[in-house]
Parts: sequence; C-alpha cells; structure tokens
Amino acid sequence: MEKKLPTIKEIAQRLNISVSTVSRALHDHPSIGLRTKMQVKKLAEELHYVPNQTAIFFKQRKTYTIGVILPNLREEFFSLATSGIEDKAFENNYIALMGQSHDSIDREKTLVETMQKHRVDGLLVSISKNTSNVDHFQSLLQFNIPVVFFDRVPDVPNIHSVWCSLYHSSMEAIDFLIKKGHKRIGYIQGPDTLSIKNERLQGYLNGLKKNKIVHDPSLVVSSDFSAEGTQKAMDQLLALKNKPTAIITFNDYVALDAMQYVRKKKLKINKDLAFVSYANLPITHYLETPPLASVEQFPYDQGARAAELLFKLIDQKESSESHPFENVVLNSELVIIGQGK
Amino acid sequence: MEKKLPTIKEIAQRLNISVSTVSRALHDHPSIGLRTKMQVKKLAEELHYVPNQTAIFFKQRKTYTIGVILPNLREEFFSLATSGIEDKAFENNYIALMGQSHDSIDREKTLVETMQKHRVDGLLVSISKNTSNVDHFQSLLQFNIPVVFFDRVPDVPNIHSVWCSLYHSSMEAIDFLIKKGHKRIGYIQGPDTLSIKNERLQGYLNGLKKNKIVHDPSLVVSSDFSAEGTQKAMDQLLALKNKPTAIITFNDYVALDAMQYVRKKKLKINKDLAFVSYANLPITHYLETPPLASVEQFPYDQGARAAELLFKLIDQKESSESHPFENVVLNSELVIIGQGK
DNA sequence: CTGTTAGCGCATTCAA
DNA sequence: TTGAATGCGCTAACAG
Repeated sequence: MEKKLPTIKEIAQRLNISVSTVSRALHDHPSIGLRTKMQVKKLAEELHYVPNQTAIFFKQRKTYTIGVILPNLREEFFSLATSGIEDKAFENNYIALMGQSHDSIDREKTLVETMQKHRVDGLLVSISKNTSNVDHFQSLLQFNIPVVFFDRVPDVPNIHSVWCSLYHSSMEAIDFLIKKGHKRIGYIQGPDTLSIKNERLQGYLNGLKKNKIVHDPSLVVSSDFSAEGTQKAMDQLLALKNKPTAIITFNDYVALDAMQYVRKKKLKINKDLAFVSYANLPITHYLETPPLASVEQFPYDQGARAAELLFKLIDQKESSESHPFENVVLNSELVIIGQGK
Repeated sequence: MEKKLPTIKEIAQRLNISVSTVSRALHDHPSIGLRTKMQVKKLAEELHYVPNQTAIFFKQRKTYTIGVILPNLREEFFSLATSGIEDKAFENNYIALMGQSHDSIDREKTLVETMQKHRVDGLLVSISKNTSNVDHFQSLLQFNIPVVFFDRVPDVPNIHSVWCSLYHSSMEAIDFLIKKGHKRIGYIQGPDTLSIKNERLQGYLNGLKKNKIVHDPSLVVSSDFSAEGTQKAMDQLLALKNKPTAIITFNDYVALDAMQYVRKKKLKINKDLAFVSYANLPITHYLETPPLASVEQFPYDQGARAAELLFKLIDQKESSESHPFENVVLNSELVIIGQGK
C-alpha cells in the first residue's frame, strides 16, 4: 500500500539517463539539452516528484527552519508576534517550528534541545517568566546557531534582542493622567519573578517625579495576572484611606479583570476611577468603557523584526562575517482609546 | 570560526576502532565490551558530541515533525487551536511546523509543497475560505502522508476530519431567543465563498421551522467579516419595515462590530436588539453588554483531538494497518453570557 | 551536453 | 565482541 516517494534515481532509471542529468535538469542547469530537460520535468510532474529536503538538509547542513519558543499562543500578543514571524519566514523561504514553554523553564529547556536536534538554522525566543539565565541556550551558541530574543528579553549582556521600550510611554501615561487632573495614580505590576526589565515601573516613578508628585509606595501593588490576583490587588488599592483616582495596569488582561471587578463594586470606570494599560489589544476598542489609553507594543512588528534580524545573522554566518550583538529597540506608543476623566 | 561538529567517525578514528562500534557503544548495544563502551562515551562527552538528527531523519525516513496550515494566527480561535496542537505534539515527541494561508489559496498551495519538502510525517489543515477542493493535498495523500482537516473542513468525501457541529446549538439558539419572546430573528452569515458546511444556517432554518415561524429571507444577510461589511449587513436589517428584535451573527468578531455600530445608532443592546453569536471568545465575557449567548466551539480541544488523530494515523501507517477515514465531531455548546430580553 | 562517482552521518546487516 | 560494507537521496567535482 505504501507508495514510495519518487526520487531522482527513479526518474533517471525510467528515462535511462543518469541521476546527475536529472538533478541538473530540475535545476535548470544551462548545460542540459532542452529536450532532455523537458522530458525530465514532464516525468517529474507526472510522478509528483518532490525533492527530499531531508537529504538536501543533510548534505547542505542547513534546514531552512527556524525555531520559535515563547510562553504561549493564547495571549494575543504572542499569537500576533508569531504571525509576524511566520510571514517573514515565508518571505525568506524559511519555515518555523513552534514551541510553547507555558512559562515552565523545564519545558523551555526541552524545547531548546528539540530545536537543536531538528537542526534549526536559528532560534527566536521570548523567555518564560521563570527564566532568569540563559544557560540552556549555551549549547546552541556553542554550535554557532544564532539566537534572537524578543519582547521578553533576559537581562544579560551579549545577546541579540528585539524589544519594545516602554519607558517613554510609561512617563507619557503619567503626564496624560495628570493633565486630566489625577494626582493619586495607582499601579498594578506583575509578579516579582518576571526577570525582565521593569520599564513600566521606572517610567511610572520618573513620570511622577517629573510632575513633582511624591511617590506613595502603597499605590504600587502586584498581581499574578489571575483574575483573583488582580482582584486582591484592587482590594488593596481601594482599601487605602487616600484612594487612587486612576490606575495603571500591567497589561490589558489585568485591566479587563480590574475593570470588571470595579464595575461590580458600582464604581464608574473613567469617572470614579480611570484606567490606563499596556498592549492595546484590539478587543479593548470594542468595550463600551475601555481604558482611557493603552500602550501599543507592536507585537507583529516585534516578531517580524526579530525574524529579520535572525535571517541576517544566519546569512552572515554563512559568509563568515563577524556579527556584533545587535539590540533593536522599538518605541511603544500611548494610544488614546476611551473618553472620560 | 565555524566549529565543525564531531561525528562518530571522528570518535572512531581517535580511538582506532570502527564507526559501528562507536555507534553501538553510544546506543548501549549489549555486544559491546564495557571497556570500549566507557572509552567511547568518555570521548563523546569530551568532544561534546551530539548525534546529527538530520542524518537520522534522512535514514529513518521520519522527521517527527507535523505541519499545521491554517488561515491565520490573529484569530483567537486559531491560536487556541494551535496551542492544543502544540501541546499534544510535545507530549508525543513531535514538533509542529506552522504556516498561515491568510485565506489565500496560492499561499496554501505553496505551504503544502513546503511541508512536503520538509517531509512532515503528517499534516493538520484548516482550509482557507477560498479553498473549494482538495486537489493540492492530493500529492500528500498519494504518498500516504496522513492529512487531518479540522474546523474548516472541506465538504468532500474520504478525508479525515475533526470539527465541531453547530447544528444543534444553532437550533438551541433559536429556542433560546423564542423563549425570550423574539419572533423576528435576523442572521448575519459569512460570504458565500466559504465552502464549508453551513450548519449555522441549517440550524437557524430548522429552529424556526420547529417553532412554527415562517422564514423571511430578508432576515438573512451576509457580511465579508470586515467592519464595513458588517455595518452594511446591519443597515439592511435595520432598514426593514418589520425589523428583527434579535440577531444571530456568524461569530463574535461580527457581533462586536455589529454591536458597536448599533450602540452608535443609540439602540440598546439586548433590550432594543438582542444578540447571539458563535465562538464564545473570552473577551465577550468582559463586555458590559455582551451578547446574550455565544456558541462555544472548543478550539483548543479541536486542535488537540485533530493532533491525536493524526498521530494515530502515523502510527497505523508505520505498522501497515488499514485506516478507514475517521471523522470526529464534537458538539458545540450554547453558553449564556449576557442578561436582557 | 551527459555520465560516473564520492561523500554527507548514521544504523545495520553480514562476516569474522 | 568487533569490523567492513552498504545505502538512505542528493549535489557537485571530475571525466568524457
């Protein structure tokens, strides 16, 4: 039953010519006669011949495959980034192997090994929130396989990376709220384990400073990103004697949970309590009372840029050029969404 | 600069033994002397020897790779499905190559070829909305590479598929609305080109019939899924002399656009005009006035089940078992979300 | 213009 | 217990 895939050998035998002639004919090598070439192509077509890339990979030591490791595909941010990666890969005749770490460092390690076994030409990584070092990427680097980190970039030197700076937008968010008259601005941040750069908080603090507002530490609380965690964080803020009139949340998911919780408490969003967030997910634009603003982090572009950088590094490697560590920083943008105080 | 990777050949030469001995030693073959085995393993360790999987894939004619082709990753439905696929692949020691057709049949074709070039052991496909036949999958099927279609399943015989039946839920949606007192129920469907089974419409029609309501064709309109397309569809419905009091939309994205448009027209959602939709996207649960209900289609499960079926087919193929065409049908569920008339 | 052949790294069969 | 030889499919150097 199992029909064997046709090979150039089979084509050669059927046509009573040599395999190299077939190979050259299929590659439009100039030294092959038109007649022969046509014959070969015709038969190849008929047999549905498809070159066996595993043989070619094996010979060429190149797979035209890149690996992509990221926390998960459920978050729109990562699926948009993946979309950008795949589009760039397609353009460049590469294809992407997908792996989700689910924020487990063990699974991340296993995936790195798997990618290596599959001999990917390069790797794109957005690290799990539990990843604090890059030891498990060392074996790739040893074999000279380029690795580009994106978005969730580990805070270590000598890596290639693409990320979106949130610092300026974070300060801008403070300016924006203060112009609206807010003086008590809360901030719900992520868990401490997240080992990436904390530009949101830095922007928050410097934004306050710039506007000559004294920072009150009780206005900064943490959520583990679960609905319950966010509710607890909100409870902390709402229990303050001197409540905030505006809240900045780590991302739109946190904002959604927080706003839903606040609605239950009969507070009017963007009236009693204003919200500003990060991610600018398309969905927020469909809310009746969306956050006042959200910081766009361009996930699709981040993915696309990271992929481009990776392909550049792969090319450079082939031509034995040197490649200093490259760090692409995009700028986020504060996008006004809702209306209100 | 490029460090050449060590091979068993190199180990053999250094130890003055044969490559087969090295190979066997590394695989703990019982016939190898302990002394030799230890020597080999020690040297392999020192040289950071890693077996070249591309050579093994090549030889074994198996890549432990599956292909996934779907319209895009921007839709949460497909990213959730991909998440399910990747999780099952990881469990089974497989890894997934991703490709987005962007609803272009040409890109879909190219991706099929690419997947075949990469010698995937099997393929999962959710077809583009412009795909009306499965000719471009024939070459895979011919060579006995299993293909499982999921969600967007072509309406042709003799294929493996996993999908979620919407028929019963669609009727249930009608029952649900009629119980609420609605008699004029509109339906916004997709473009005609979508060549998949139209269970939504069938359920709609039979639901009406069952409730002894005469079908009014002017209540069924089409959208191309763009915001403008949906607005036009809404205009058609709202221009009717005898307006609908409830509307069923093809999916939540259409519902979101429709509801936003309706709000602009100062109509009260779920009061002046009720909505029921498909997909049950998490986002709808955060809306202040969500659709009354949405049909859950279990994208993660669909992906996982499709992957499971594919692995089963791959196994069967290896053991030369027969495999009749298998069609897994999940049942959708009408999930009540909002309150209102 | 076309054929012959070596070799990529590995597992494996046959010999010894 | 070990070695020699083979072949997987393809490309490319070399030979005619």
